[in-house]
This record gives sequence, C-alpha cells and structure tokens, in this order.
Amino acid sequence: MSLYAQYAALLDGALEELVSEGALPGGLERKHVTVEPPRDPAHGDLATNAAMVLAKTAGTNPRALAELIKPKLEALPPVEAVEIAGPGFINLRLNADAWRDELRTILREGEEYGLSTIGNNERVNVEYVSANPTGPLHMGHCRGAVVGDSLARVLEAAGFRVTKEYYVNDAGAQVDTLARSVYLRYREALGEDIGPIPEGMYPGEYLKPVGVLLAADYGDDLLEAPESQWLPVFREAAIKAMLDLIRFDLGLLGIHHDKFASEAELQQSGAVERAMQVLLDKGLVYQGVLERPKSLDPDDEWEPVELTLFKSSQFGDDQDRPMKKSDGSWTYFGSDAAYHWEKAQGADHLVNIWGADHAGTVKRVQSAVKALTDGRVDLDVKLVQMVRLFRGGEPVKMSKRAGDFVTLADVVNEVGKDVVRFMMLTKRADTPLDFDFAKVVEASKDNPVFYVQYAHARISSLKRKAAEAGVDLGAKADLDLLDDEELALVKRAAQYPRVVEGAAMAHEPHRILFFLLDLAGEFHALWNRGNDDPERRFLVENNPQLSRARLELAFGVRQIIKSGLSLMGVAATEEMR
RNA sequence: GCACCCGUAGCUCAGCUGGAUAGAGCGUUGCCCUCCGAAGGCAAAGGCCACAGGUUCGAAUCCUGUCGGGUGCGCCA
Repeated sequence: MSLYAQYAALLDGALEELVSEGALPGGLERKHVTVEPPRDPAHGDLATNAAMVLAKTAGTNPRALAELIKPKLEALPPVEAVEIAGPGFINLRLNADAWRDELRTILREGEEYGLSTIGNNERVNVEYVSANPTGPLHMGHCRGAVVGDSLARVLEAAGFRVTKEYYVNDAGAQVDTLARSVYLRYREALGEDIGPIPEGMYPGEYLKPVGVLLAADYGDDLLEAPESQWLPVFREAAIKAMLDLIRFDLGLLGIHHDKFASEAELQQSGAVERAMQVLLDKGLVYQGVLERPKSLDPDDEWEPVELTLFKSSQFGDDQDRPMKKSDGSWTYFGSDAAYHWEKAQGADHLVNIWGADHAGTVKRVQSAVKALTDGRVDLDVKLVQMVRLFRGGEPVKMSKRAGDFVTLADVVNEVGKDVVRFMMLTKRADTPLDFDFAKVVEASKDNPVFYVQYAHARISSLKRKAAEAGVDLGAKADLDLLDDEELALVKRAAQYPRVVEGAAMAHEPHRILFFLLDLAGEFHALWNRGNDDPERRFLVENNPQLSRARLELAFGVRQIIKSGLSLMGVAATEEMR
C-alpha cells in the first residue's frame, strides 16, 4: 500500500470516529476525498480536500469541518504538524522518521516497491501492433508496439491480469495480394525472369525467401496450376512467413504477445454469425441504405445499395455501420465487432492501441462492445500519433518507391532497443513525436535517455567505489544522519507508487518516464552539490558512517529508477560508455 | 458537411482524471566551473493556459459555442 493510500485509510478512520462521536452525519459520499502530495512542498507532505468535499453535505463550512478533523490527524504518531489552509485544505507534515521509514521500505521491498493492487485482479486485454501480415514492421508500427507493451507492464504492476494480444488481419483482400506477390517470387525462384514487380503487388525483397521456400517444397508443380489451386497454399505460407518476421522484429524490442488472434479463423469458427445473432436479438441490426458519403465530390458516382447495418448511432456513432457487404460477405467492421466480443468474453476491460489514422472507427467498435456486452466491458482506444524521423535535424527521406521504408529492425539495430523504447514514451501517445537518430544517442543532459541512465550509472559507480572509500556495505546504516535536503529526495521517490497507479488507470505509460526524469533531475542536483563541497558528496572522506547512510539513499533512488525503467521495458545501465 | 485529436513560456512538451502562487527542458541573459564525482553548475527573465459563456467552495482540466491546426470519413483494411 502506498504511503498516500495508507493516509487515505487513516483519514477514513478519523472520519468514522467523528461519525460515531456524532460530530458528523453518517453516510457521507467520500468518493471524491483524496490524499495527495501538494504541488507546493511548502504546503507540507500530504494534503487532503476532505473538508471541502464533505462540508456541504455535512451541513457545515469547510474550515469548521477541517477544525474537527485536525485533532484526529494530529494524534497520528508520524504526523508532525497539521495546518488548515486556503479554502479548507488540510495539510499534513510528516516527521523525518516517517521518511526514513519510507526509505527502508523502498530498500526492503526492492522491485516489489510500487506494485499495487488497485487493479483488483480484473482482467485487461491489451491489443497492440496488429499490423497487417504483409511485411516487416516499420517505424509506423514501432510506437504503438512500445506504448502497448509498456502499458501492459504497467497494468500488471498495478494488479491487473493482462492478456497481450495481436489481431492478425489475414482474411481480407490484401493477403490475397500478398499471395500473388509471393507467387511471382516463386516463379522467380524457379529461374524465371519476372521483371519489375507490377503496380499493386508487394515489391519487397523480403518475399524472395518465401518464394524460394515454396519452390523447394513444390518444385514446378504449381507453375501451371490455376490460381484457385495455388492461392490458398501461397497465402497460408506467406502469412506464416510474415508473422515469423513480425515476431522476430517484436522480439528485437523485447515484445512477446500472449495471443495472436486470426481474423480468418474467427470467421470460420462462426463467431461472426453468433455476434450478429446477438445483435439481431437486441433489435440492433437491420437492412438499410447508407447515405451518400460526404467526402465524395459532387460528380463522383454513387449508388445506394441495401446492406446489413448495425445501429451504432444509438451508441454515439454518427451513422450506422455495415456489417455485411451487398454480396453477403462480412465487412471488416463485422468481424471486428465479433472479435471484440470474443475478447470481451475473457476480460473486464479492453484496451486497443491504434494508429491515429483509425480515429474514425473508434466509436463504432465501442458501440459494438457496449451493445454486445450490455455495458459490462469497456473499451478504451489509445490513438498513437506518428513518429517523424530525423538525422541530425534533417528529415529522413523516404523514397516514394513502394516498399522502401525505414524498418523497425533497422532503427533498433542502429541505436539499440532501450533507446528506441525510451524515446517512444517521451511524449503523450496522441502527440506527434520527433525521433532524431543523432540526438537520441548523444551523451548530454539534453538527451532524456542519457539523463536517466546516467543517474542510475552514477549510483552504480558508488556501489563499486564504496569499498575503496572504506565503507562496509554490510554494515547497518544509520539513517538519522540524513538531513532534510536528502530526505527531500526520498519524498520524491516515494511518489513512485502513485505514479504507477495513475499511469495504469489512465492507460498512460509515459507518466512513468516523466516521473523518472524528475527523480533523476533531483538526484543529479544533489550529486552536484558535492562538486562545490566535498562534505556533500555521497562518499565522504573519512566518514564511513555518513557515507553508508547516504549510500542507502542513493540505492533507494537507484531501485526506483530501475523499477520504472523496467515498466518501460528498458534495461538500466551500470556504467556509461 | 460530419466525427475524432489538439491549442499551455520564443521553441518542444508535462500538468498526477476538479485543487492552493500553472511546471520542466531547449533557447535568451547573468555569474561560476572546466576538478574523470567527466560527458557542466547555479540563478534570472519569460504566461489573459486560443477566445467567450456556463457548472461550483475552486476550472488549464468538466459542459456549450466560436476561432485556429491536425487526422479521418464509401460495401477499403
């Protein structure tokens, strides 16, 4: 339980006492009562809005209510002072021992510090990447991959049961195109000169090995066969090869999904019909005609056709959406609705990480989930904006020639997994991100990756140097030797559990990174004090006791940095190179 | 035309789901250091949170409208 949660519980107890003493009416709505660190440290260590939130329904005014609560909080041993401020805030100041205890807790719990049960063991399905299985992953997929994977880690840390899922779009027209492209490579592998790859086909070199493999397996048996005969064979082989490629790329980033769900299998299993039946039973599906799309030019042709439509407009979408095409086959949305229903069977919450270009389809899928689960399951869609690539300030040019893009593997191979993952979280997901190959590997404080890693490495160097400074790491540390300035760093570190919970509940893994930047910044500032004054160094000459205590502080900070980085899927470095 | 996202310091961005005097980095300015505890340090200036209403003890945050930017809108995937 985080420090703030502990005090929230203590406050709750205090309010209960006031109720039983008759000073407060029972049954007050306490949902909006919070205990949090005030923004301004001058206001103390903890602040609660309880008096302001409860005053109205309690039939009193905030400051009067605060006066009632104050003595109850003053009676708590670690509380040094209670102040009533502003419109009715109650500010608590904890004594130094409370923070020394918190440091001991950090060191004792190690990587468990910051884990939370706020998720209540509820099941969350996080679907991310889900790139079409038609080629290797490129930078467009990278950010969503990192955001999704980090979010999954954060949710697990917050006490959710997480399934990491990848939806394979292996049922549409594009996988037939893929199969035909592979067929060309197959003929090429058999010695034929296939010339340039025709427009509309996948031209990538990565399909060559698939052709070679198929040539080895089938020889020239399929060369003269009709398309209906080879297409399914080639499609299956190509999709398998592409998924292997994609899994390999994801592996470079340390990403491993629990489940790859196939759209084709979903359709074959009859799940789409079942979902459709559920919607029919609810009266949410009908035969109808869509309006002419507004995006069309006036002179474009448009013929109204009767389709099977889902009443998504009843759930906030701006129009109803087709589930079946006029030829009777499923639309992408049709099977997507069924897919989300399947996911919802085994989950309490659904999260999708999508590229921002899919923004227009969010409402309809949310509508489907709402309709199919009667609101039991919620779907949050995180839209991820694009990554613009630069090299030394110049945009990386990508030739228009199809198939020429910067692959995820290229980037990871150049700058490393940890740098890529870290940089992908340096902004909120829905803000465009610039990625400069030169800047992200720069060893300066302007580079956030370096800045955080450097803090960790500095502390690791302390550990190595402790012995030669005459400090026995096995000796018990006397934390009473830490002063207020040093304990301020503990206060910062102690916010980590809150940050994890906030990131989990808001589905915003970038919050971990921003917290680490703050923490690293405060650590560096304290470290720099030692440059002016040797007495302020972590390892103080001829003072092993003081050094020992300060090392405990540093190790606490190091633990938090390491834990936070691990939630981002980034390894902490022991020394800078 | 509609939907979604966004508008916070000169620039790039945070802002803990409604809290107190709105923060950080870069850039600018001034001082200090250049000691491998290296890959700089300290400090200052800089804001009508796009605008106008509303909700309430309290709004950058929620609601409505306006302006401005981005993205997307066919039975495609």
